[in-house]
Amino acid sequence: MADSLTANQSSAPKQARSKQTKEKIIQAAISLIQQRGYEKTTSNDIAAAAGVSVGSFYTYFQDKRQLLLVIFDRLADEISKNIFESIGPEHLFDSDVRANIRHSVASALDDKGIFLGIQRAIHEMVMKDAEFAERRKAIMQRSISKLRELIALAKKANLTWEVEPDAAAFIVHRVVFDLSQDYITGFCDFDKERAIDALSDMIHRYVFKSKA
Amino acid sequence: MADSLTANQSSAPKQARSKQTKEKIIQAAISLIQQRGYEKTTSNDIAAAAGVSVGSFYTYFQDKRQLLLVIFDRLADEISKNIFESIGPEHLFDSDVRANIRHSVASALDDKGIFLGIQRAIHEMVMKDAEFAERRKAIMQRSISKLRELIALAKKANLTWEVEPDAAAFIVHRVVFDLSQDYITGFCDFDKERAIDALSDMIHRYVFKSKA
Amino acid sequence: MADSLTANQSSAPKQARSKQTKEKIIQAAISLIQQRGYEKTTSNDIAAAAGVSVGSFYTYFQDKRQLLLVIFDRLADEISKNIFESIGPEHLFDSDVRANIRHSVASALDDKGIFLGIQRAIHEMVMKDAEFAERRKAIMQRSISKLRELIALAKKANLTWEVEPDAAAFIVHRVVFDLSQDYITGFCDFDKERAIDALSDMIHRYVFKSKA
Amino acid sequence: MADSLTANQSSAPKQARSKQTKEKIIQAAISLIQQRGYEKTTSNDIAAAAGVSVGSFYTYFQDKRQLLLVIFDRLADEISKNIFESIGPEHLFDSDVRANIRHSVASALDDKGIFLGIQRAIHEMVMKDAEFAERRKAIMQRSISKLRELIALAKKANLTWEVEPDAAAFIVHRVVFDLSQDYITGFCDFDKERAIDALSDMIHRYVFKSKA
DNA sequence: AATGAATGAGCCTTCATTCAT
DNA sequence: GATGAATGAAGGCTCATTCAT
Repeated sequence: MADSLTANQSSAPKQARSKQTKEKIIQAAISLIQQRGYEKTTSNDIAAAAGVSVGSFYTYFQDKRQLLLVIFDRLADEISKNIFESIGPEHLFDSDVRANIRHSVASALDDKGIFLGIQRAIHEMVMKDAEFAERRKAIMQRSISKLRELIALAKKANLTWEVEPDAAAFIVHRVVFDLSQDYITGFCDFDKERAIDALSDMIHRYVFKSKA
Repeated sequence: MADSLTANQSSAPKQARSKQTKEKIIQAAISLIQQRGYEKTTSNDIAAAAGVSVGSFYTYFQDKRQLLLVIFDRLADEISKNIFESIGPEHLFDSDVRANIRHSVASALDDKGIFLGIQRAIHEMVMKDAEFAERRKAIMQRSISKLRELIALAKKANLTWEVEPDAAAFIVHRVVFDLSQDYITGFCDFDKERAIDALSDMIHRYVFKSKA
Repeated sequence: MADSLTANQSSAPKQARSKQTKEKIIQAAISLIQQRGYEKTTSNDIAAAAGVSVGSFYTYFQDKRQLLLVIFDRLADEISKNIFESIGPEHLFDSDVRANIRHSVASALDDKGIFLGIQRAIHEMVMKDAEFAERRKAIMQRSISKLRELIALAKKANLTWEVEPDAAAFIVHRVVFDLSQDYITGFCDFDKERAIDALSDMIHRYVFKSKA
Repeated sequence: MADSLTANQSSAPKQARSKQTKEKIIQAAISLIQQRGYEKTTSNDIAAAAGVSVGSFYTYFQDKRQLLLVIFDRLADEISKNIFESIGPEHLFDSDVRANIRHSVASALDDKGIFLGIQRAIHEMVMKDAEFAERRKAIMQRSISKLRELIALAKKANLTWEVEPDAAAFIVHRVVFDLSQDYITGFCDFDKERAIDALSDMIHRYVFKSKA
């Protein structure tokens, strides 16, 4: 999928070598943005780190912003995958739904450290660039849709309180996604395990009727 | 209010004229940052919009960043006040706690539109500037403390599920604060009223035992 | 004499208080220029250090440059005094002329450390400001005149080699003055005592016939 | 010569065009600094005079200071060469040592007019910039060493008074170098030929025993 | 005389982007 | 396709000096 997005670029390189060059630039950019942040990474730096000329940089990418957009796309799926990867319809009727929720929440909050710098940069861009915001919104919608289906399913099986699947999906998604962001951006230092527990409880109690 | 906050500044101007100039600059800055965002607003622009010289700008503010810090401080209390202004110990034993929660959540998500652009800018800075992050953290801590006391009180009165007040306060705070940010930054377009309802339910069910 | 020079200033203050203010400014300037150098000392700094307003500064001094000019004048005599204070006509026929020369040279190279920073600043200005250069030249001429008289006297008494008093006075003066500058500006780190000895020998052998 | 010195620079441009641009900048800088002095010559001026953009200026030179450092290096050898070019061990035993000294002194005081302004600027920088001072000191040390050898040689041949070669070399060097500076900076207007005569006599009588 | 707020020309520097080779 | 020298608009900031009070 990352590839399909990459393929949208201006002039789809027909040569393997081109692809390699483009990839080198992307990797160099990821690495530099990771370390220094987006604003402090110059196109010249990226080109140099990739071992190509600035000219080449602009052969492959319209501009710096567009490069970040490519990187964004590449990460997007990974992010949305991670958030709810471990909770599918098949788990809804498990004996311990809460454990599944917890697992899902945990994986959403974990392991993003690798791309922390990039995410921070994207977050930055989302703040001030409509197109970035747009894309993030689209990604979000997909996640929410998945969630809505799950909740609707659970509701049908009479496992839930009276909930509006639309609103519930929205809220649950936001809540998980935002807390994930909070930790990614280093905004929070509250013990993560306890936060995961609390958030899982919150979601669980919000959606699911207590067994009792 | 503007005055009391202004008065907190390091070099409190002794002359009324100074105060006016400083205020003009602050207002111009707020207005411009509001429209264009922080990065796209230059010190020269601000000075021009305020009808003063660049020199004056630098008489009153070390630099652009410091000005935003001042604006941040000015907004800080307002923000933290709004979030939980309508929920105090006295409301815990009301017949309808949920209504109180809803009211509180609603006021947190509402009425910030005036400073939407500024908050966006501050958010931007929080991302990359340690001092901004620190201040926001401090403000957050105060809010969380208030929440913790409330929850602890409710727990003592046996109104709650088994909750850890620390973690619960943290999560509830984040959840409300983040959703508020989501709306401020224009990230969400889900119907606000329904979101407020859903969030209130979530918090209510998470903390309070159902009457039944 | 310093006073007479000071009195040349634009509006000779008639009030004692004025004089004091002016003096405070001069002292503050000397102290600051001493520490930071001329360029890095701003008029505002000087006014602040003197405990007066910038406005007052400009009441007493046309501009920053003019203030340095005043300071220059004030130091000028001291400098030229020191250089040849200990060699007068009365010493020419001493048994040990060389000792007198040495003493004179030594006092020229010594004890200027106090105003090192100022001298450095003046030196700077002399480099790029015609008026400073002019004044220094005038001061120099006075010193050279004194020297010429001494040498002419010695020549008449048949104590010297065949010398042209004009040229000899010029060269001797330059040689002493320049080495003094070299030490003031920290340009040299050769042992001062030995340098003084060497310079004294040089001058002595140049002008005076050996006793033998 | 220009080339060999240019080649010493950190990032030796690989392209002929680069070299040309760099050279254009250097020449423009020399010309402007010559006319206006260092402080009054801005990077923009230099770029404009060189017919290149400011950007190019900063491609080739870290900053204005660094450019002057490059120019300094380029002049350094020339300066130290000129001062004592015409006095070598082979001349010590000439019938007329004084004539050799005079020739040497004369060449030290002459012919620098071309770079008068630059030297003034360098002098300026030496006053306030440690790195400039250091370089000048190093150049000086080399010259002094050469002189010391000469004097030591003459002493061994019993041609001199009782002199300490170290101190004598130091003093002689300073005396010539400083007077050269005096003329370069336009500080002196005493007839140069007579000054050269006087200085030569002084050095000659200081070091060498009279034949008689 | 004193004040100090206000001025604004001018400086240095960065960096995304272009284009001749 | 690749190169990298060249561009130049734009930004942040300083400080000597003025002038209304």
